[in-house]
Amino acid sequence: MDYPFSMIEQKWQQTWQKRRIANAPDNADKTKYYVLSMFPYPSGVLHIGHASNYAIGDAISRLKLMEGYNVMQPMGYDSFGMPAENYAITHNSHPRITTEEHIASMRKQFDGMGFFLDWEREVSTCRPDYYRWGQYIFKKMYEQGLVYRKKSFQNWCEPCNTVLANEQVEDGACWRCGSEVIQKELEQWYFRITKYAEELLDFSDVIEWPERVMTMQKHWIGKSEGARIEFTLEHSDTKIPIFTTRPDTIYGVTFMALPPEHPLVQQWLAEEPDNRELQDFCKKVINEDKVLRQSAETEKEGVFSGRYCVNPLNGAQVQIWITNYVLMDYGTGAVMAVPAHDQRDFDFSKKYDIPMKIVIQNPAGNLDISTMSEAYIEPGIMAASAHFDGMPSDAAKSAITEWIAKNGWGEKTVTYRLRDWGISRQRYWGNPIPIIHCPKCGIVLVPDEDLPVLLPDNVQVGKTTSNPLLSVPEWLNVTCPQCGADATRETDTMDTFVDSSWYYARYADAHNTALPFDQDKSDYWLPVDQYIGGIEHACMHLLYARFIYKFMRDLGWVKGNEPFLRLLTQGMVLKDGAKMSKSKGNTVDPQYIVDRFGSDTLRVYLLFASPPEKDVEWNDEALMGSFRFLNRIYRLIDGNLDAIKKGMQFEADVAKLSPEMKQLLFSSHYCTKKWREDSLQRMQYNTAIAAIMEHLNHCIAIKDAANLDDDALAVYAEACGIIPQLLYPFAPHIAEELWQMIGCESLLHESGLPGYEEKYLLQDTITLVVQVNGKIRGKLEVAPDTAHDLLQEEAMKIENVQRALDGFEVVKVIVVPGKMISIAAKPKK
RNA sequence: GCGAAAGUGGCGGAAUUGGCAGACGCGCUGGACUUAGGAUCCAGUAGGUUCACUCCUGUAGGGGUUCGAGUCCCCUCUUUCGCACCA
Repeated sequence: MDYPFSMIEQKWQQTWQKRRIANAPDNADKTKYYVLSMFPYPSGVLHIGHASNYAIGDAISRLKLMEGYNVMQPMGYDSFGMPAENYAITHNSHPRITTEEHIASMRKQFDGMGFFLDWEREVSTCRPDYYRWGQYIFKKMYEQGLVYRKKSFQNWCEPCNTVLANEQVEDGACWRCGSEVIQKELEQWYFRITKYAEELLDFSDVIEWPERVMTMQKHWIGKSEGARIEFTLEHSDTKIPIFTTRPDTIYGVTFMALPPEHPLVQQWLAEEPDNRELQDFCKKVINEDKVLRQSAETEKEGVFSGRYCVNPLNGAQVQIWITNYVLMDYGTGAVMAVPAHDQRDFDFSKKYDIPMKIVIQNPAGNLDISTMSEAYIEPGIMAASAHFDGMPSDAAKSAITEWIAKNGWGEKTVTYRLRDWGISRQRYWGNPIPIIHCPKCGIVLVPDEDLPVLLPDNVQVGKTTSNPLLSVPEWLNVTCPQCGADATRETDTMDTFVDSSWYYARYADAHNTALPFDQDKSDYWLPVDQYIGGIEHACMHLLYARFIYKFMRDLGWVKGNEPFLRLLTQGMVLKDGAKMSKSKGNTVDPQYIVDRFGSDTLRVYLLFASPPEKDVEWNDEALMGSFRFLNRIYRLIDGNLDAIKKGMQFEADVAKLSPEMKQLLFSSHYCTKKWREDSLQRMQYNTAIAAIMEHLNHCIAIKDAANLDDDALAVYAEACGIIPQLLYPFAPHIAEELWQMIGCESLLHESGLPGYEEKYLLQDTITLVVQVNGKIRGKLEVAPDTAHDLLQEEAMKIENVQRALDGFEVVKVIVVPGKMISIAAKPKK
């Protein structure tokens, strides 16, 4: 018979709810512990990845609960965004309706899992009581000078009259109508995240983040040091600033490379409408698929602009080329090209027959343009570089930069790969940007008392292809709050990453109607102690959230520098070695598993399969193993209730125990120790569960518990009695049930963490391994405190050791206390 | 191409600080039991060798350091992820 998991799980879910164990009070006497799992997009169904994420969060929460913390683990929904809008379009409905339906059905599935979640703090980003404060934060950022508008090129579909995300562009064509995607210059709203670039590189205030994630973020930010140098357009005062990390090569510049998007190029395009070569090239490059254009495989191309600029250091005339391999978004959007010492410039100048000039010699001194097949990018000795000749190129970097600064041609500078955060989306289902465009006053912020700018409901998504907000005149047309003139609302909505970059703070005070959150509450709850989510958010979400946290800190809203003190990036659940997805048809429905085997089985399976940060391979048969494990536990305790209850009244006299019962006593304490290390310190739940299984096997090995004497019974009762406590973080329902069955009246978390005593971990004898030249040749069973001399003597006596030493002479004997005796020997002469 | 991580039985994985490789689970093999179950219990399970004891081999491959290497160093291969002309 299977244990009655369904009855047990319902019973304890109701009890927990009644006892409000997951509803964390603000400002309790206890120390807080804030556990947060990334909130889901409400697709309508929990998938196995969610279950895995929340099983981990639940284990951590319940462990911290046992430890006595005031634990808060909230949950909510990341409910704005393109998927919800598209879902509504295909189902001919409204995203507000479908989203709320999805949330309701997900909530049911959440409840069936019995997760430790404080639902009284639920947030949903698409509800006005939440997005109102996103608008408020936008305004604060605007006031701090962290918001600006800038023209930039976006994927644009002309027939659909809409902007497309990179993922909506398939082979350069619109995913919906199939027509060619072009690049259109649009005014977009930006957050000045680059202002925090330097600080975002500093992780000294996080307690425990995966090294991997920090490395990825550092690379994403991409700090590089170099020089900003101004070249002058010939016969003009126009300066062309460039950024270079190789100022030591500046005497080797033979051309200047600009992208078609460069403002100067745009100006020339306007001045020379009849220059077909220039016009056609720029149009072609700008409209090229972004991904394709940025590929290293793409052939480097360019056209000569017919213009020259001047190298400030030597007055040399430099050709200006317009090319497809320079990025407008990085550095100053202009490159001084040094073909002899940069591979890309080398390739380009070979193709277009542009001169090269060697200004850094290799140590052999035999670099020659006529024989070079690739650029020389290593350091070397300066050559043909005026008074810097003969200097090592590394030293010349700073010498030349100083020379440039001294003469006012430029300066030492730092550039980041990180770009400002474009938050504009030309979509309906997002948080409206609280801006009004007035013909007289220009850009005007919506006053606080008019927040939130509500998304109008009378919109039919999918009926218009452009942003539906444009089709609601009663929403669009307003009077200017400053001058009363007729004005229009901003129709861009915010990137959903804005919503998710501060939600963790809203949970601290989810129902505040006067502020995003009250500072007393945020001071108590923030920062998040443990954050859990997928590695795919390593760069974007986690970086944005850190940025917004630092901004809120600067406003004095929150304390500390980091929103998430500990981060755990959990692995994916795979099936047949591949990511589960509907299109592959390899999904597993967690609800089905819960119905068949219970939430506890599913959790134990997910946690036992691998350490949390690694991927889990789904395996139906291994799932049965977890189910059997819980059944075995239930049978053990249910079948020996009388013995356990009786034994709990006794205290064991250790001296009177049989060797078998001594081992069981050892197992209880050893297992508890290992469980504490694995689950609390290492957060490696798979081995913590393995330790319970091992201990369970020892308990089951005692066959006739009813006939044990009182001392043995006491040991047996303890051994069985600790199992519910050990099980609680991983399979809480069955754990509570068993706890109650053995007569304990408290809820399990109130029992505290299970403890162990060192004295029971001492063994009479220990086993030492004896090695000869690294190979095991025998074992010694000795008292733990045996003297080293004696150990060596005993080891030498072992027959096998003798045999291995035959014809050898001992060079050295190493004793590793408690572990081994290693004999090093060499052949006799 | 650059960067990061990883590679251990038939499978998921363990080995925490350089110290008994394969804990625990799945699967498999043999046996017991029969309320015939998605059961339970017992024994076995890296490969080779041997009746057995033993011995040999073995953590992607090759080298190295060490009394001792899955773990540290160098080279190579493979896989996954991230980035993609970053001046």
